[in-house]
Amino acid sequence: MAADSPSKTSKVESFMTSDLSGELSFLVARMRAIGSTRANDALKPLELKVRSYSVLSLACEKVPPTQRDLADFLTLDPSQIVPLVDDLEKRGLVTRMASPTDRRSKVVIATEDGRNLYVRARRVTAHSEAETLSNLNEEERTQLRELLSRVALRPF
Amino acid sequence: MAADSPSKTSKVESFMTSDLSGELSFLVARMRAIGSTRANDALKPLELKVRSYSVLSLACEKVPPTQRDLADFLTLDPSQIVPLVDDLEKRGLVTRMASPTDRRSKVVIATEDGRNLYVRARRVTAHSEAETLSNLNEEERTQLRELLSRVALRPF
DNA sequence: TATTGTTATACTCTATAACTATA
DNA sequence: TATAGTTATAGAGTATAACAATA
Repeated sequence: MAADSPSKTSKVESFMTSDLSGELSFLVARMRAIGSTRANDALKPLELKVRSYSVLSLACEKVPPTQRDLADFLTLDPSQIVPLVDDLEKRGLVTRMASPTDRRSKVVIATEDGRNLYVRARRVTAHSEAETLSNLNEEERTQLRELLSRVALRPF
Repeated sequence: MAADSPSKTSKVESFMTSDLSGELSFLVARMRAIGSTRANDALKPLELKVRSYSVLSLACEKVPPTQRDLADFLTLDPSQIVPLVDDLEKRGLVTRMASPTDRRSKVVIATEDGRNLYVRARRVTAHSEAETLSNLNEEERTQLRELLSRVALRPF
């Protein structure tokens, strides 16, 4: 994004009191532009993006997800999950295991290499997140995460 | 997005306690998927999207923006602003005015029609936002907006 | 020289429909 | 008949470079 390389501080302040600045969809869009650009940059050395990192993270859970679970939880179409898992699988970070109970489903589960990479990646995203939230103190960060969870983390 | 038509409530809950659920980039991505899908749907009868609505909104401000201002504030590339303003201008909702002080710049200013449409659109987005935030009480909504502003509304 | 708006281009992301194999 | 994964494809969104006009 060419718009934000050299910190265009100037006019942003002029519109901080605009009607738009109070609107959720705008704030979330801007927050996402800031946060996911930073997170993707930080993850680049590990050859991960927020998307693939999210898949890897869920594949590390005790009860690993099916591809359908991944699609639902990440609010992606099932067809978008395929190339994400393909990539991680080619790199030996996850494997597709046929579900014992339903042979249509494939459970995506992290390998040992995948788990090791995840540990490193998690440190990276934590650091990137801390930078994004640098204006907020610890209590405010918790509060923001809690409020976002209440809104975003529910079936829709 | 096919993933969210019939409310896949099932496994979302299973992963609500996952590591990922605590991560900002994931929460923001999910929040945006929910909120901007809903806002875009709500704006569709007015033939607006969150993007074009945002441009129209800023064009209604007392001190209207140049295209460069729009790019900076909306975190879009200047080349993405062009077709957005083109569309609104063709529909008679905004006009490009050459800046008196800098003839390179074009100020984007809403017409009377544009202002009237904006008033209607603002009601629509307010209602859509209320639906998105239905889990939160009034105090929590203010709190969330305030925290998001502190993070998102700053030059980067 | 640097910046604004613009065009062109390539790339990623998103959405839809259809197919297969299972249930 | 319905669902999980997959493939293909078209559309929207994003990023980059280059150009003309102006500063």
